[in-house]
Amino acid sequence: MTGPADPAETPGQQPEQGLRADAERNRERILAAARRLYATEGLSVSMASVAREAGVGKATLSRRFASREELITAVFADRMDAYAEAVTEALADPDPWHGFICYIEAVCAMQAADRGFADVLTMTFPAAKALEARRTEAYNGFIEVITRAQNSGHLRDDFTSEDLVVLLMANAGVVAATGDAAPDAWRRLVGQMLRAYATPGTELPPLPPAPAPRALYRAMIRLSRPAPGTS
Amino acid sequence: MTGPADPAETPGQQPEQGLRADAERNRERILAAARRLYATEGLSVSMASVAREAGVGKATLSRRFASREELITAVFADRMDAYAEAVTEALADPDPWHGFICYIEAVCAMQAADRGFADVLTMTFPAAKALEARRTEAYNGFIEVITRAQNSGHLRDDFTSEDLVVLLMANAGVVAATGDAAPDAWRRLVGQMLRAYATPGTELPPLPPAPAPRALYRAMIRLSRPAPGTS
DNA sequence: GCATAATTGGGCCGCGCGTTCCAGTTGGGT
DNA sequence: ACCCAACTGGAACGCGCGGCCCAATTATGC
Repeated sequence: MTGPADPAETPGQQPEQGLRADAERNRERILAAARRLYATEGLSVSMASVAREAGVGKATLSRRFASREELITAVFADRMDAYAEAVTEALADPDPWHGFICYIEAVCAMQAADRGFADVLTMTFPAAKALEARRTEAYNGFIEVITRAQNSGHLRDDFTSEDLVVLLMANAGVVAATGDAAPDAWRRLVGQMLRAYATPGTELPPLPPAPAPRALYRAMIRLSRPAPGTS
Repeated sequence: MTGPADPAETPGQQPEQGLRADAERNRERILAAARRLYATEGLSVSMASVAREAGVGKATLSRRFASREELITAVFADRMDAYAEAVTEALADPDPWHGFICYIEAVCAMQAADRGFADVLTMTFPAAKALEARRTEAYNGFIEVITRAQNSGHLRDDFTSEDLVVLLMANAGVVAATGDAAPDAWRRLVGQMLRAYATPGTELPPLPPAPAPRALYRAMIRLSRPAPGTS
């Protein structure tokens, strides 16, 4: 932040200065592979799988990212940027209540689109300074979103910022449990939670339909892996 | 199933007829150990851990319970009994809406009390006939609870039985994420969901307080295990 | 008491994960 | 063009898990 053209200032993919060209290429391949796997399988993917998917040796992966946590924070850096930016969009909305709704839905949609990100949002990584900075940035902005919506009279006074965390955890649970068997089930949850947040008489978007029983049944057949969502 | 005093008729712990006394004793020790571990760690506990905790050899465990699924269904047989019985209690309540509320809270409390059971309720085990029978038994009863509550005018018409599954998945997510760091966070979620289920003007129990920020932060520090609830 | 059949748990195997080492390869400055 | 340092991936190691076999132990019927 001192130099005029500081490359670390760029959000998103910092090319990690002082890395040989081929090394940087492999780094990208690893990140792409991890992004792919995390999105579909969740954060429980093994390091070896990532290396295999990326087509690099396990040693290369270990050299570039010493711990799983390091890899995770690198992979989700840009998503956290989007996460932090969603709150400024909400604040820019002239209708505070509409901004609130859009924010909630946007964040939960991000969780639904990436199973790994769903978990990231309900964890904290004290070591990852940049990532945690984004989180508190979003958090502080969300406080403002809340008070604005409450002052507009549409958001209940008993809504607190902790409720967002609870919602994110709940939504992560739905996303993890339904997976691609019932990919829209989370919308139902969010729709109902918005109802609970709103003051009586407030206008709400239509409640999304409940997932089909057939889809739910398919979602409930996951004999192998125990949700780490769970453990 | 032919004899007049069929021991398999007893709900809960069937002593598994035709088993030597010491074998039966070990069986109980295994079940107790698994119950203990599943409740705190979730279903991702390894078979070896269960054997270790029970103080028996791995072979003994394998001989008694061929697969993890078999062990799980045996461990949670009695909980499923309680689960199925909760719905009859709800039906016995003279106030349909009160019965509905109590049922939801009771079931979610069961999830909170046992992390493994939280996962069991959002999975299905086609092979476990007795367990699945309980589930559909509870399910059918719940349909009745719903229509009664809807006819009383307090439960919204757009509430469907699928919403219970969504709630159970969401609650499992909260329970898994908060663990013992914020053991009452789930109450907040359930309280808000009940708000969303109720028709306008319906009386509701007071909304439980939001979890303390400090507690939530502690809950979010779980670097090691990725929620198998998840994968 | 004693014979016998059931039960036990330790040991062995293969597998996948994560870490570390090392000989070979490749990029980039001169 | 050349050389050195950076970088690579395979291999080796330790660990835990799950499945299986087998000699030793123990309960039970007579």
